[in-house]
Amino acid sequence: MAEPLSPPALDADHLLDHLAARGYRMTGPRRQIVATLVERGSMTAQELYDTLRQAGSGIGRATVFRTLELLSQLGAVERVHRPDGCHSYVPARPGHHHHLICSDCGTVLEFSDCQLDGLLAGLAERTAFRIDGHWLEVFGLCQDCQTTAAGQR
Amino acid sequence: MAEPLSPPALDADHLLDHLAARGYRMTGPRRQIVATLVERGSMTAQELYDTLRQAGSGIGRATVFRTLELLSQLGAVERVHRPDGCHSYVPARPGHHHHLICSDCGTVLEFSDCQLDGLLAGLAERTAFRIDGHWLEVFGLCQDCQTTAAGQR
DNA sequence: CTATATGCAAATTCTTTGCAAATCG
DNA sequence: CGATTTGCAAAGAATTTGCATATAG
Repeated sequence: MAEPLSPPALDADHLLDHLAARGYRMTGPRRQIVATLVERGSMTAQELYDTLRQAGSGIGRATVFRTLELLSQLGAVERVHRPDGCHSYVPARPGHHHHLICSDCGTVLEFSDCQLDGLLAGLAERTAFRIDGHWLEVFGLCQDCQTTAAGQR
Repeated sequence: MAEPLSPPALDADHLLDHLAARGYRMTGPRRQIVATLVERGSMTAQELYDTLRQAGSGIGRATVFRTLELLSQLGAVERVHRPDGCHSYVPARPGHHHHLICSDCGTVLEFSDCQLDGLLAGLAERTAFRIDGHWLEVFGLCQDCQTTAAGQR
């Protein structure tokens, strides 16, 4: 029943391929954004901006937002939503999948066997909705953060 | 397999009971917000503000946000997220459930049989995460909006 | 009465836009 | 070179905060 779990990122180069594949340019800021995102696993636009600036990059806020939007459209990254309402971005793998997110450190794992087909078919039948998509995110604490949290008390 | 589907709202009075139950005051603005939300099914904070102002209410923006936050904490309303990133609020029923949302008109239906227990248990085992919660939203077009959309073309 | 709740206006935070300058191919 | 991309600064949303006033209980 279980499919293999994998860290969401392949590598930065693989994500950057999406740009070349559609004729977009390979620029310094885009490399920086992708590299940082792959390294961290998941970040908000603001975190990305702050991190890069602190690392000495001269990147602008607008570029961060524009690049994240472009990469989302290309399917290279995905937006995930936290219950508190903040939007993070994670490197994307191809195909249908969902995220298991550590509420503490932001680590993201992907899984693809959401087992919802039966449920969705039943819903469609009962409600007469035409179901176009769904959105599943699972929250918890990763092993490291469980240990850390325990140690803090 | 299918449990009954229900419109998310009971009635305004029932939702307002959450306030009394915890010692909060029953005020005009709170009544207006709850009544409007029950009537419409789902609205953003801004839509709520605009609607009430147009209806002649002297309510302030801050009150709308503060009230929605309070009602969320009390479990009287819930925040739902749209794929476009906007936050709406819906009257809440007790217990575990998820939402089926019409992407067009915003109609919200609830369902409670998410059938994810097996999946979550498997994930916990494979990942060593301590799983605390999950979040499932289903998007589609309700019957009315399917008809309307078809008619427009 | 008195603590709670409100409305307003200003302050924040988050995101987008306009545009001249920089840069990838 | 020439079109795309960038950084900046300013504009716009969305949301929060401070505080004097209004009001539920």
